[in-house]
Amino acid sequence: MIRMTNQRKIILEELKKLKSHPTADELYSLVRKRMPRISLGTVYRNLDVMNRKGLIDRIICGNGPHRYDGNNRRHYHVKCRCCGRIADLEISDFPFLKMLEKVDLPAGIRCVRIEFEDICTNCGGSSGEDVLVDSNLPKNRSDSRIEDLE
Amino acid sequence: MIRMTNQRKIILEELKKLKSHPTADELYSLVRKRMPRISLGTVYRNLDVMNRKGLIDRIICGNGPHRYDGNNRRHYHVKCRCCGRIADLEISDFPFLKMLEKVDLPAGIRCVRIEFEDICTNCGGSSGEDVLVDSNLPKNRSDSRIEDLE
DNA sequence: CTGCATGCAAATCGTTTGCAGTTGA
DNA sequence: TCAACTGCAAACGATTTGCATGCAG
Repeated sequence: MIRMTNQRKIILEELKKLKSHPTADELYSLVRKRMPRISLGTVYRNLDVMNRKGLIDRIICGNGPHRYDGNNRRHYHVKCRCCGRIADLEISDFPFLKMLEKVDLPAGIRCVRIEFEDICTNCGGSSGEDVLVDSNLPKNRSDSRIEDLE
Repeated sequence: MIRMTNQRKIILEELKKLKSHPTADELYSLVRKRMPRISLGTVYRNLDVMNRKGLIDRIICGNGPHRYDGNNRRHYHVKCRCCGRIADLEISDFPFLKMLEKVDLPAGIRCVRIEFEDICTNCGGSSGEDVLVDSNLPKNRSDSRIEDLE
């Protein structure tokens, strides 16, 4: 059904090799080591096809480039607010998550997109503070930007 | 503290006039009617500043351009999966939302970003079906794309 | 007066697309 | 065989930026 070209195979292999969630461009760099003449366009096209076929998953980041995940197991992600990098969510049994499994959404909403955020150690996150729920318009709570103005 | 230039004032006024959630470009068109020589760059710069200052809110859409909201009242949004347009969430007392008010996030997560989705009537949504929770990696549930391949 | 804000245009970034040649089922 | 795929390069849409000038405090 899905035609396994050499480039597609290599892209998939490289992605599955990783525990991280690379951008198209990061993956491009990796793949080029094994297949120097591959084009970035081909990487984008293949990531798109494989995402639609369900072989991999595109993670749509708030801003910044999309990221990709070759892991088939159902799991959640935590995104670094600062650098946009994504890690698998290790904790998996806190109340909020349990609740998600049995959400009852009213008519007029067909999906809730959930994105957990933190600041990774690389970016200087202390972790565990400033806990908040941000629904894209949380007045009187902190904004999703880290840097302060002036 | 925040310098109220003419362009800033007009941008803010036009945004607050709306019940919808325009993109920078849509707002630019509106503002230009009152101030024809304003530049798109100025609109972007001012939206950014006012967002950081908390005068307005930037709504980061999955993909597609950012949208802006001049409404100060705390509220939630529903995004159309198809056209990306955003509406205020009218229903406000279903269990999921109540739960959000008192979420207890474990250390290592400082924010949950919530984005409700539907397909607007304009785009042909029937509404109320296909209810799902999509955490950016929902295996065996429908993908966020509408169109099918081939 | 002074520094932040502006208009303008060019630049950037991530991603998509047109095209002519290639390849895997 | 032949549609699907490729490399390449140009196009794209959204946003940002450099610069010389303008204006609010």
